[in-house]
Amino acid sequence: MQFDLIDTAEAQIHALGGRMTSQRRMILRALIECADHPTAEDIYQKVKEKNPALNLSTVYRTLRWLEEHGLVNSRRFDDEPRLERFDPVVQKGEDHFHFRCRMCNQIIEFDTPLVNTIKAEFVDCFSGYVESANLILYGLCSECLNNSKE
Amino acid sequence: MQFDLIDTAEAQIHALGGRMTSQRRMILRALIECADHPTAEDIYQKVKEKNPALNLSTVYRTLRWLEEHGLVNSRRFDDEPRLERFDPVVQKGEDHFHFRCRMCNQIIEFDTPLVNTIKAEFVDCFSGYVESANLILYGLCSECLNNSKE
DNA sequence: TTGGTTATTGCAAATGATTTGCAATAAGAA
DNA sequence: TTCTTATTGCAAATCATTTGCAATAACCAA
Repeated sequence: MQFDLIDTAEAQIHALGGRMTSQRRMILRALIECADHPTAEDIYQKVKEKNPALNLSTVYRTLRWLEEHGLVNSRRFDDEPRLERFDPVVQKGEDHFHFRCRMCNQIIEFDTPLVNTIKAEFVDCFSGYVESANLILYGLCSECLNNSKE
Repeated sequence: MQFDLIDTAEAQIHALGGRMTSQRRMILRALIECADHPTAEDIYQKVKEKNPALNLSTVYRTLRWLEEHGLVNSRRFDDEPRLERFDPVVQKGEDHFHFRCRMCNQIIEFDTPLVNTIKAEFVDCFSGYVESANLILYGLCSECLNNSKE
């Protein structure tokens, strides 16, 4: 099943004039298998277990290329602003937003139509044109909230 | 009028166990005079014109201290993720959100109650507790949109 | 007003995620 | 298979931000 995604990605990469390499395949697979918005370093470590020859800068370059070509998204969170986290576009829907638990650092994805309402509201007030929105909520997830109640 | 704000800040700093120094005064004044979310470097340059002895790390330490003590807010924008921008809390309301024009890089502040609705929505779905929200819209401001229509 | 305590400063060096130059390698078209 | 050139590995560079340390200056108490 992941293999379908990899095949799809390969087709997309070719369509974009890129080449599918063993490194790219491994990086994509790791990215897709990682449930939770891995960093470049996370992916590097994961792939390295099986293939120690991989270089970290290859991971960075690959992720950047995939991002520039729309196959991957990236985010940063306010509690680790220098760290980029990645997200395959393939398997996820379009716009989704994020909640980050400040205790366990878990990231929860959610969706809401209200952001579109806010975009429209903004255009009503200021004119202009809104291309994208980045919304992140910070707080405690339900488990951490319960744990902290003891 | 800015002087009132500086006096207020001085009182707050003392209340927090800090000391008001000439550097802090200058940094605060520059921050308040800068309309538009300056970076540490912006503030450094501005203060340096009058007082060349100031050191950049003092600017960073001061801004960080002020932020940790709630007198200053900071943000990063997706188009310059490594650069921290600062915002005096004193003169601005509580929660406000931001729009950033991807052409002229202008930052527009706005407010909307809908973010609270989204917070509530999130809690309904996932339980947990939402402490804060960071919403940034990206696009073209009205001027840049008009300019690009020619 | 004067000390004495200690928060704050300036300076230089460290950090750390990410990027880049370059020569070597390998993917894919012919 | 061969040729072109996109991609890799490696090491070094970036660059905003932080940190250690000795010197300085705010502020509290006498």
